[in-house]
Amino acid sequence: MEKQTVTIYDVAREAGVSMATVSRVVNGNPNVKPATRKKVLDVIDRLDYRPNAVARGLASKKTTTVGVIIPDVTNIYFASLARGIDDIAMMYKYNIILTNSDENSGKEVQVLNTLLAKQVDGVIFMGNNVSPELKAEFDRSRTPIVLAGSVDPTNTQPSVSIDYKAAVHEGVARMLKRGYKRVAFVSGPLDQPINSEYRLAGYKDALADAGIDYDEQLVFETDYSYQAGYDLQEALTAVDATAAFVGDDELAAGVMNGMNDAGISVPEQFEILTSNDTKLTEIVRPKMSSITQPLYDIGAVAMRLLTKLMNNEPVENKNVLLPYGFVKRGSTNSNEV
Amino acid sequence: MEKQTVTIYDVAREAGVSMATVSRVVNGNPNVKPATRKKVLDVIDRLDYRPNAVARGLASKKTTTVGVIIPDVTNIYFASLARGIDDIAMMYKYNIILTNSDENSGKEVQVLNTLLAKQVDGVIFMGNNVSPELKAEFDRSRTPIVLAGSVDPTNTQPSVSIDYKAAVHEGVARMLKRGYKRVAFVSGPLDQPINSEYRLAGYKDALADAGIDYDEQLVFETDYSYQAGYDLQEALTAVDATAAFVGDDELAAGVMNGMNDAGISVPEQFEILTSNDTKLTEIVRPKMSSITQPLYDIGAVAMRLLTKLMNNEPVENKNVLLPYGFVKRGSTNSNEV
DNA sequence: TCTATTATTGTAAGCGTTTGCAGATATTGC
DNA sequence: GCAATATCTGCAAACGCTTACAATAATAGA
Repeated sequence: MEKQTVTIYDVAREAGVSMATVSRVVNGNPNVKPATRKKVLDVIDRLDYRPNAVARGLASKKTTTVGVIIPDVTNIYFASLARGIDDIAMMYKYNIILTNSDENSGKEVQVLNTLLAKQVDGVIFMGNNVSPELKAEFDRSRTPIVLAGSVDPTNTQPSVSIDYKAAVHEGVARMLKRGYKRVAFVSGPLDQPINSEYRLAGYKDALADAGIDYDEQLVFETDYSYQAGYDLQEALTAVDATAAFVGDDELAAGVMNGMNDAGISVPEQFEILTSNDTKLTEIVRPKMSSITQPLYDIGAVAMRLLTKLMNNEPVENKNVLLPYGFVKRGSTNSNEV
Repeated sequence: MEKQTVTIYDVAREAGVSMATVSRVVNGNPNVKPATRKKVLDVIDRLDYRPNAVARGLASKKTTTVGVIIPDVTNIYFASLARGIDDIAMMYKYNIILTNSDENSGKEVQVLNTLLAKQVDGVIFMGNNVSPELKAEFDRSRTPIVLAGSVDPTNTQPSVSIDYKAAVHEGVARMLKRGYKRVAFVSGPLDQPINSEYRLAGYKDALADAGIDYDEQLVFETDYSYQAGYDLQEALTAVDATAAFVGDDELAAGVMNGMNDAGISVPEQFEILTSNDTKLTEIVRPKMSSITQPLYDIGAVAMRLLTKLMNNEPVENKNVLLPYGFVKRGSTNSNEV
């Protein structure tokens, strides 16, 4: 007794109208006489009719779903962006197909293709490295794709992020101004442009401004995990670093705890400035000073931008930079400013 | 010059076969002569043909996508489950439509309906409270729905979780055994069965076992936020609580930091046992002792269970309970065990 | 009252695949 | 060399809905 699914045809028959009319009322088309509309609505209600979105997608060539490629949902930074994305998506009646990529280029390409095969109306990509193959896929796709919290050095893809280079530049400059000479730069993989071409570049700029020579020994390249940061303590003290700019909060929490556990107290003996201002910065002790960035908004704005692109609305600026700032918390000393 | 999408028909024409044959090779149907298969494959490659999943979904009545309802991706506990879900889903060639519900019953019902309208092949629900309305939707749906890390007291819905009641019972018993008389119970909303019918019940059982009277003053009902926990300090000390079992890690971190910041040091003057063993427990200082539960696996097993349900495979046990355990870390004193 | 308009509604052709059935080929056994 | 089987292929009908375009009904103007 498999309950038969009720189709638009059933509704039409019951209501004594054509399916075109039913379709119209379902889609809020105004060209329907109020009386007719009510009649149809009643039948829909009675039959508990639910339009089949797949059929609708086939016929209209719109699925009202967008794909979201995320490195790892478990990473609070990306999860925060994802939340912004989903909220706005919902607001515009879109759903999100979420897939983890682990920043694996092959997987990213593959996932993008299945997303496109599913006819998503658009996609939002989060990831710190747009590989050439991926870039190629982006280019040949007619589906709008926007980057969120990520950068593509070629600046050819719509994106929403902050000015990473300037932010790091300013953040490091502040530490330098406070007298720290040995400020380490610890980040994720340097083959990711966001780390090499933006953050590291900003770091170098700050150094240059302060007239300090760039010392490669102070640059630490690791993965984004807490443990990786934690394990950095020895190496950090070995090169006499007395402060560090860290490219990720979880990573930063790791180096902070690693230092503290080794008896090098933060911030007294070692300052730390982290990058993402996730809630982790508040939970950890001492709390971490950080570059601030509107995480939720990056996602939200990216999604909003995507809606415009999907509707072929004109977009003034395809590469939006949201404002960043700084919060001074416990992992940094309170000298001037 | 809108690039025309290439359809199965184009491939058929080019390859000089019928679309049925193309369909067969695309779907790996073995009834195709190798030579024909190769010919088709070549054309597919040359034309860069990508099957339209929507059309496929309409025709086959399968979308290979499952819906996932999550309270909030930003919550590390649920995000961890989600990761397990997505990995297994991907392994079985499914995609995930992820939507945040904020544990809002109305939103949950609404979201479930749009998911079903999109013809997902199954759904995984995370949330601590299955409202009657939602339950009703579950019941009338022919689409399999499994609960992950969540419980439905009626035990009528397939689910994967741990035995919350037993875990809390044991955890609190351990604290009691160490001599704590005033163990507080702090959790999220008590109108959520997981808190009232499971955790609180376990707490009461432990009390009973130890011959200690249940004191309602020791029960704290809040929301799951860090801040809520942080703000609990005064109330907690007001009732002379000397330890607490907390139902959520972020909440627990809040309680711990609140106490510590108020000069009540954990664990010397106040013990804390938390529930979810997320990475937060390791990042915080002191680290938090916790009930351990296989977060990733709960999601993974739930998804695996769902695949079976979607394929009408027989399932021995529709309500799987995964094992839990305990880790002693810094927020708890190291007395016997 | 009659015609020109405008508001409603119906017709039917897709949308791109899957699939049951039937026809066409190729194999195998004698 | 021929019938009986086993393999391959092609046909064409769905799948459930959207949407030009055509048809019909309602309303307005003269």
